[in-house]
Amino acid sequence: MLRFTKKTEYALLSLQYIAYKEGVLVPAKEIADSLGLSFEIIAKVLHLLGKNGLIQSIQGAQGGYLLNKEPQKISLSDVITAIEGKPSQLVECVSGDDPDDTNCSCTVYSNCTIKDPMTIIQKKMDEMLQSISIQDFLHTPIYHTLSDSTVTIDL
Amino acid sequence: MLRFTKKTEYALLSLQYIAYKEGVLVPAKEIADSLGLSFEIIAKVLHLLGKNGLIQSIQGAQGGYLLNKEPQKISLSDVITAIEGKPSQLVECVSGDDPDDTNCSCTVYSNCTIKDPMTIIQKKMDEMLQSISIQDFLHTPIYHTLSDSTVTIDL
DNA sequence: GTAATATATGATTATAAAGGTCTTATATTT
DNA sequence: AAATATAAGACCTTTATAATCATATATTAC
Repeated sequence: MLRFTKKTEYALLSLQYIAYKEGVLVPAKEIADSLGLSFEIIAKVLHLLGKNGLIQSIQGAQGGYLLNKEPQKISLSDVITAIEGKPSQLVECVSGDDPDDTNCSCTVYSNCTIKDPMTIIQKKMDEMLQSISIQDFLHTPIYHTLSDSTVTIDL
Repeated sequence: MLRFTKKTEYALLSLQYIAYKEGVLVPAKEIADSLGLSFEIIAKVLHLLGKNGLIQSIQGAQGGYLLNKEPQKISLSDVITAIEGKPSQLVECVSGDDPDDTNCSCTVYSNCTIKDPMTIIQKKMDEMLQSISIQDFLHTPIYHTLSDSTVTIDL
């Protein structure tokens, strides 16, 4: 249906949150509470982001997460790949790592007639996803950290 | 997961097939057979394309379908909208017809912090989907109609 | 007018993906 | 040792997708 999964959405919200905290260790629970989501789901998302090098995780008391790269170096494409386990694929047979179709289980054609145009569309899509970064998620609204509490100020 | 549905894929294959036949009435059964898919699923897809004005349907014996516009005037965006019943929406709350969020059931924020960037991404996506047409699906491989049978010639 | 051909459409079922919870293990700090 | 926090897999529920089945309607050809 050409829609981001909730996990990807939560990943973007989490990365946005962590980015605003700039270098401060942010525990999963704080993010979950802030977003009104369950701790478990956010922990899982953060774990995936950590495993794929987008954020750094510090275990133990006073631990938490922080960005592992600058916001402008974390692309939407990186986030999707981290969360879904593989890059976006508009159709099954369009995958960069499988040029010979061996994974293509579509029985439609022995030689698929939409593969070539689909490959071009996929490429356009990839370029778009790579051109967007977490930096692009950092402007509205602005988070201000006041003493111990985080508030949101609408513009 | 950011993937086209099978129905959309079948719609593109069907439109491609019909476009190659240029003006000849093509019955659903012929397309289904050619693609190795069930008649029912192709009939349903064609019906949706017809209902949305992308193809014209002629009922009765010797009936069938033909394009209702030139291939370059049928965009990928049109096809998705016809098949899914609404335009592509990367996230639930990004919809052109609902600027005030009233349909947004996400409980994350009363004032969602990713809505604005998502709207921009959605717009980029829409532009891309609108820039691609059935014409872009018409070059490899080439169909040649020889006497009564349709054969595919690989390039 | 009726048989044949073809689309129109809703109901139903099966499978897969997504979304979320629960549980236990591991690491670190105080 | 207690508290805090991440790691990770098992499990369950819901939703979306995919496909089939069944029936109705329209048109043509004879």
